[in-house]
Amino acid sequence: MSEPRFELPPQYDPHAVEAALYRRWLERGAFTPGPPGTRQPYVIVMPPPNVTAVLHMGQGLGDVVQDALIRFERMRGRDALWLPGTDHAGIATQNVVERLIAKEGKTRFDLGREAFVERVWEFVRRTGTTILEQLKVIGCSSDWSRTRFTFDPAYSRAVREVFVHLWEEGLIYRGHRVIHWCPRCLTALSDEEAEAKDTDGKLYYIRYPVEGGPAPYLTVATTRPETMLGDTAVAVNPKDKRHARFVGKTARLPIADITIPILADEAADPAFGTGFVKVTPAHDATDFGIGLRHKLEMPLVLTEDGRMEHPTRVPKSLAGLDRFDARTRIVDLLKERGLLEKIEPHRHAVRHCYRCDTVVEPRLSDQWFVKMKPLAEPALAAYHRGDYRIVPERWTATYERWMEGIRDWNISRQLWWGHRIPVFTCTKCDEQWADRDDPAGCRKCGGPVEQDPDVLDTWFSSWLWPFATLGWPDKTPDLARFYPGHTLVSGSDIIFFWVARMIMAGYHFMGAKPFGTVYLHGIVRDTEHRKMSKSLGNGIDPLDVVNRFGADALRWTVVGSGSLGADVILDPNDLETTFAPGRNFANKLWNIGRFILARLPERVPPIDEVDIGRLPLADRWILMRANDAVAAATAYLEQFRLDDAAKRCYEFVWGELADWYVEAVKPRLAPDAASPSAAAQRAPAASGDAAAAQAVLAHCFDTALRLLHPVVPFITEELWQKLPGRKAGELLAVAPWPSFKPELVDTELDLQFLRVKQVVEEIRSIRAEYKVPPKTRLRASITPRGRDQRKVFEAESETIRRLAQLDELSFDGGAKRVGAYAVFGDGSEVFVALEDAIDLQQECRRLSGELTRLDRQLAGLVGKLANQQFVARAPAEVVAKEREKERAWRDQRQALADKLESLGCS
RNA sequence: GGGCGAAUAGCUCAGCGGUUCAGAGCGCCUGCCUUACACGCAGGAAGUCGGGGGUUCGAAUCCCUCUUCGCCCA
Repeated sequence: MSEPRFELPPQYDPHAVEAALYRRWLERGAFTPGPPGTRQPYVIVMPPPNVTAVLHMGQGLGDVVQDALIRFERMRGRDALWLPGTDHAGIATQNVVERLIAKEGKTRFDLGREAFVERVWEFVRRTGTTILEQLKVIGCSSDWSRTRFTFDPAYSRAVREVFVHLWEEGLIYRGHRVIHWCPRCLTALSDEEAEAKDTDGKLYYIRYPVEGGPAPYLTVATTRPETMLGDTAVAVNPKDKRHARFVGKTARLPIADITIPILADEAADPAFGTGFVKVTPAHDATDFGIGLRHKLEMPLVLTEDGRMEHPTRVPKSLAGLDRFDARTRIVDLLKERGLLEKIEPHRHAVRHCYRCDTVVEPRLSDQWFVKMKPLAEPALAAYHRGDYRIVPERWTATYERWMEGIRDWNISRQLWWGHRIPVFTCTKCDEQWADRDDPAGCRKCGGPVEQDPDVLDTWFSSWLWPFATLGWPDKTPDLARFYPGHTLVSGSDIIFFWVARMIMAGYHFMGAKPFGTVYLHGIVRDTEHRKMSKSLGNGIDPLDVVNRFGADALRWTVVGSGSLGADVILDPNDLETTFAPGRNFANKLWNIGRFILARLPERVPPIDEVDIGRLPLADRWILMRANDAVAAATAYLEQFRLDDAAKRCYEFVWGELADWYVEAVKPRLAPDAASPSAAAQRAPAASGDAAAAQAVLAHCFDTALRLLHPVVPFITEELWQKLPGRKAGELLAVAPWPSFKPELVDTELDLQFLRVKQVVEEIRSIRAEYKVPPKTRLRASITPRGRDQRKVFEAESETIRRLAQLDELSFDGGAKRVGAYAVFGDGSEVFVALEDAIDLQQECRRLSGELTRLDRQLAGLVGKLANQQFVARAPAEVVAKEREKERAWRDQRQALADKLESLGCS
């Protein structure tokens, strides 16, 4: 070979290549499925991030997983579609824009609904695709031509269709009940959106005087004393004998100074507090039930934004006070009046708004609900018959239990940003209906109509994602082609919010599952195992990582640091160390490429044209390892075990190709060996000549790049483009996945090369032991055991000499000379001549240490084989294996003992 | 209170019935700038596999229990 085809810098620079490569993929339309054809589709719909969001690590993890899967299937020849998009995210987006206008000193009420919504649209138009652009930076191969937004006109039509459809089926109803209310967002929340957090609170024991009762007062216990102003009863459990005497009497509610009945109700938990339960029907879901059963009044004593207010029950001194200030004040008042018995620390679950973390206030109101049981049942039945599955399987129980105990879904939100609820009411005749189009007047009497002011829960649009994105309710070609999809990758934190609901929607509206497999990945946490979050300041900005180490380093690290479904722990305080694995690997890959590419001629014969049977052992071995890597990586990816796939590729590239084959093959690629005259003297591809080595190297590297591409797309594409024989316009991103060749499997071959490796390692170890200077070349000799051993060692004697730094390698055992010995498991020996460098005592120590270790092992094994139980009960093949092992170890032991004796060690 | 999961080298994690399976990466120690890579090469040290009990011929690997941590649901 004359001049290298090109020069590559010694360090991989991701910035130099990533953006250009991504542009190239886009220009070639590599991410867009081709025209409909015979290829089988493979579809992933991307969990749509919020329009206002910026990429964070958790999302990054999910998207990298999806990208790896979609790239894998694309290379396998599937018609791969990864459908991207964003979610209008009602509460979150409204909050963001409200904060923006707050800077101008305004509230949304100052602007008015229409102007405010237009303001949000303006914001979304300006920044709504930020996160999608960020996904491009990390290499996501989504089909951007199909990008969807849950508030697009077409998508909105689907949402409306679904609402009306459910309405017509009688599955939507107006519910009057206590729901979760966020006093900051000023909207109702679903059960899922009100997250329970264990909180250290207090339990206040309050005395309510009893009028004409068996005692002057009774004591109730509550965690929310301020709600007492809304009490309309005190309840005791009918089975509670302690308090039975009180039932039917009247208590005087302190502060509000009114009388309330004492009644018996099953819902009162006798074990809680004193067994007397204050009943606040408008501010507690359980109490609401009691209120219904006993036809109690249900006064609201809190405003929508959580301040005390009621014309008669809230005294002037408390009116307008925030609920928590009111709590303090009321406790003080009670203390003053001697009505506070005690305060106990109390750990209990407190619901918080999932968007703003404000403590949720239970509140009686009217909301629209969806009856979920009819939707859940078919979806669950389909699950039980294996129509779709969840991995990791351990989520099954959680999913099933939630589906079985499913509760109706509060879908109305008192927001302005969202799909307006298409329910119309005639102000004249009270006719009420849901409509696909905005009616001009009442459908019954023609009178004026009013539309419901509320909007729908955002999740009420995203649960349609797998089909609304494909054009539903129209029967579009995309819908026919890409529904049902295949894999849904999601964080386990939205299994109920989104995943379960999508499944229900799929069966209900499409009559088929939305996807075959749900893959729930873990959560990204810091080293203290805290979920990464903006408020904790423990997040890692994926783009920062990309800037510093490259997208591939980011991808490699998140894929490699967690197995299927496991949480990923990353250290936000030490990005250098955290992302070192990815960066190091990318650099290694780069340099292997640098070496190989510089030594490949313009044309390299494909491996099929090489007579593999006539290649040297090392060549055949590495081809076999490549083949094995193909099988392993393919199998792992099919099982979503991305980390294992990555690790096997890593081992192949670094531990096998670079550490052994490249090192072994260097002399054959040296300039003189590859010169035309030298090559001409040999038959092409017949033995250890350069051409064969080049073909093998090119093939192995090409294979490695293909296998690695799903995980590290940029660097693999960049290097692959430089391989000889590339045709213009070819892309690794759409290149075929390597195929496994069963006929190449040869375990004996693997063992043969393993022996070669072991000899080298043993000699290196001896060199280190005796502190032989690195440049010193030694003489060594091997005494092979077994049938083919000598042939094997001889065939690779050049490799052994080179990698063990020998200037002479013989096979006579180097008898009677002074040096160090090692004995292998099969009894083969290696001798390293050390002349005066040898320290006989040290050598005796070393070898007898070995002998002791072997003796210990052997003793255990002998004991095992002497155990009748073992021989009788263990499978015959296990016993046979152990016997064979015993024989080999005895050989090894004997050889060691002989050596010790010959050295005169006592 | 109910359910699920985790506990393996200093750190992050594999392994989940059969001793050359106690592993990897990062970190650490000792040499090396050996014709691609010091983001590297070579050689090392390092864990009674959370505690206890049990099943089994055999357990990090299965069962029970305790402890600690995390998550979900009430």
